[in-house]
Amino acid sequence: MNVSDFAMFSSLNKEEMIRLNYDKSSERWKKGTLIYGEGSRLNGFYLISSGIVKVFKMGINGKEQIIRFAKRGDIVGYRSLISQELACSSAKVIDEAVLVHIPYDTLLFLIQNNWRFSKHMLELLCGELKESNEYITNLAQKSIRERLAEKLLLLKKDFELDNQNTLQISLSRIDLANTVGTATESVIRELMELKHNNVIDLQGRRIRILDERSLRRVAHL
Amino acid sequence: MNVSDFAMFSSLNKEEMIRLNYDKSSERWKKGTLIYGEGSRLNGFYLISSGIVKVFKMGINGKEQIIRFAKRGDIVGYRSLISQELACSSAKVIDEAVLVHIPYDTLLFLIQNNWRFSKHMLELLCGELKESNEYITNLAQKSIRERLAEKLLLLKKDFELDNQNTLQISLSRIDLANTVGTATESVIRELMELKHNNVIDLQGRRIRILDERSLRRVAHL
DNA sequence: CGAACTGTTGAGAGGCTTCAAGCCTAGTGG
DNA sequence: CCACTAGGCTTGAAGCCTCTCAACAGTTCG
Repeated sequence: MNVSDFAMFSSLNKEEMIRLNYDKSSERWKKGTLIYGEGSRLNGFYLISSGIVKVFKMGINGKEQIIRFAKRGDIVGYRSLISQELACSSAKVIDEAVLVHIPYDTLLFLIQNNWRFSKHMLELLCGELKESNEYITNLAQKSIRERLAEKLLLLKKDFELDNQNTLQISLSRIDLANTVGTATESVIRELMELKHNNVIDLQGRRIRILDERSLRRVAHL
Repeated sequence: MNVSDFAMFSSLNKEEMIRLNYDKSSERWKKGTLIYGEGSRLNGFYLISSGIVKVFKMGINGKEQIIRFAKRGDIVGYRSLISQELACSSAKVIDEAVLVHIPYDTLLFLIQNNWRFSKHMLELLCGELKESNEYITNLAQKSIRERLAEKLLLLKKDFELDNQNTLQISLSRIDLANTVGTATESVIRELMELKHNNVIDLQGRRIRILDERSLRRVAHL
């Protein structure tokens, strides 16, 4: 596991890279494992080397609201770390993952010594904030169907399709519902609707995108 | 107008402060003026010295989704500036304001030369991201009534009450609806409901909070 | 193999939006 | 200075979207 492969560390010089490699630690995590929970104190953040992680918040009646899915190259747990407060979200492995743990002191060291790294972090946060704000607008103004269609397109962008146009992320209906922000039953009904209109095809958790143009139209994009 | 009053510049040394003071420019903005619009290119960000600014995105049918209200000490326009992309939100004055414009080059200079400033910016972004994520959970899971109650409490935290418990921000019903993420009529009905239950009192746009405990209960906090 | 969880479908209820109509307020122009 | 207009505010009614509850089939895993 060599961290120099990752874009977020591309600005580090040799010395910084040596320190990072010394401080970090990699570990394999099984599907379903909680990486950290709301209210816990983190002593570092996690870089995802492989696998998929969901970041979510607990809402009413223990219903999860999924904030984002993180994949290779993404980091999780850095928000509360930088703020030096307790985690206000949880992270769970949904696809067997290898995570690189990077201690707080190392993060601080990099921020203090390498402005390019800081700028990278700033840009990363700005990107996340942009997506969050867009999602707020969608939640407030779009119907379930529109949101689902848009989310499928976003998942396509982030996780891509295989050669049969199948989304390369496997989500339970429950997780999909908690991403779109609706009830499981509603997401199922809308998926069926899209299937009957030949926009997508379903085989269990495999979602094939048959007609991206239609999907885009449904999403109002 | 002396920028050294503001927390976000507390880490600057004398030399940096001189440069900042040289580069910046203050201006008075009338109520209703658009500071920047979605899709525009910014060449700096704005620090709010006085007044109130709303940051919003255009959604379906030109319906605004208000992301946040910014007041003295807050900054707007920095997200797209740091990302060096076109603005993906708009900002409009809703209470006569004095804004300090700080050019991109100055921002970059500070990021490159003062890690404490960068850290400040990182923490600021983390705070905004946290609020955005909490709002996503609320939008997805709470009713209009709950969201309205919570928003009133948040407005109280940010803009405080006068000695008669009146919220020190004057919002149109439309803006309030676009903040909560609902129709104007709905927000009016819920406000009336709260008034009839003696939780709040209304006199035009003035909102008096009579029973914060009840409000907190309604908001499920 | 059973338990626990996920997925699916139907029915009913209710929260919220939309439309419509009227009132009120503030700002404008004659 | 006042009528006028545009936009904000309010209320009612109708109807749809979405949630919840319930029941059951399918699946996974110890």
